[in-house]
Amino acid sequence: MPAASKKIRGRAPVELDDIDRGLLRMLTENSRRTNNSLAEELGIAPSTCLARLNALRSAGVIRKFTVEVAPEVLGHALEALIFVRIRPGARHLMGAFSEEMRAKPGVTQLFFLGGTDDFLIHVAVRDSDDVRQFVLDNLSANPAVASTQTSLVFEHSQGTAPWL
Amino acid sequence: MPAASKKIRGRAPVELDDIDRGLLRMLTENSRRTNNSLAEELGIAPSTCLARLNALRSAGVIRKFTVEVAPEVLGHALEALIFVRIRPGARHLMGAFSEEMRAKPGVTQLFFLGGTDDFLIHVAVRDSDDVRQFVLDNLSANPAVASTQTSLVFEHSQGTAPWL
DNA sequence: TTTGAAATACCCTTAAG
DNA sequence: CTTAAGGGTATTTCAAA
Repeated sequence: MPAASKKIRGRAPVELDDIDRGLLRMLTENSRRTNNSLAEELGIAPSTCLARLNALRSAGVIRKFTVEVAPEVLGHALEALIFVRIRPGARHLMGAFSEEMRAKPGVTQLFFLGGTDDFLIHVAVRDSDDVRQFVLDNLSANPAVASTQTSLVFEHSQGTAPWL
Repeated sequence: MPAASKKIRGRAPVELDDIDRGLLRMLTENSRRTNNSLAEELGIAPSTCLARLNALRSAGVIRKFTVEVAPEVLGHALEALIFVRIRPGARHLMGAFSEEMRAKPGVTQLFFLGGTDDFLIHVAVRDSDDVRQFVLDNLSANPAVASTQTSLVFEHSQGTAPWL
């Protein structure tokens, strides 16, 4: 287990300066930019830039460099949110349920919610038939599930990161 | 407007082969890997690999290369989901409402939902006081909002991409 | 911490099979 | 799709400020 991924409960938040924020902003837009190009735009030396970048990585601020895929281009044109309520007598199965759902194809996000002990499943699938199929196969048939409520997503947008 | 970002409504989905999937899988884990390194692991020539990568970009499969930031390390330790119902008489304000919310600091995702004309706002903030503040300032005070319902997020995980 | 320079390593393009 | 090679660029290290 990398040190960076240890519990951070109660730990003082990492404070970013302008250079850190600039790095994150640029890498958020294009994580494949070269170190030299980043350094130039920031007005610092490439070696400094590299040091900053490595610092952000070891501090755990940067979890990973990744790629954003467009699901609709690959035929997953429909997103849906499925609210799931677990049966009161099946609360001990919630951990297993969570793991099970997370692995299902089409599931893009899974929220375990407080308050009324619910899950929210975010799926990206081909069409409404797929949603129905997903609910029937994975939820309605599951004895731990008390009820579900599905909403189609008309629009889904990312917010602007608050730390930039 | 790039050709790749045009409407794809009804367009035949892009079909991926093993090499494409391999590329996406590796880049999802680390988008800063060099082309040569990707090519080697895939067992193809670097030039071929680069061509594949560019093809995925122009096809719009790859939206962008980006970075995954850990909000909790920066002090945004609490996530919440806020369900918003818009007043029946204020449906014409939904577009504006959407834009307004998306720009608020702390908002990481915004879903515009069908069915019962609702929004779901996903926020990452410091603590529960911030959630309360967010709801009071941006939602309760908004005349277009009929009601809100907030759930704290105990766990939030990304699913495995179905196209890999 | 940051820098500059130097050495190494690597990448991109092109052309040809 | 591949190989091969050229010119060019990026990365990394390290001593010094």
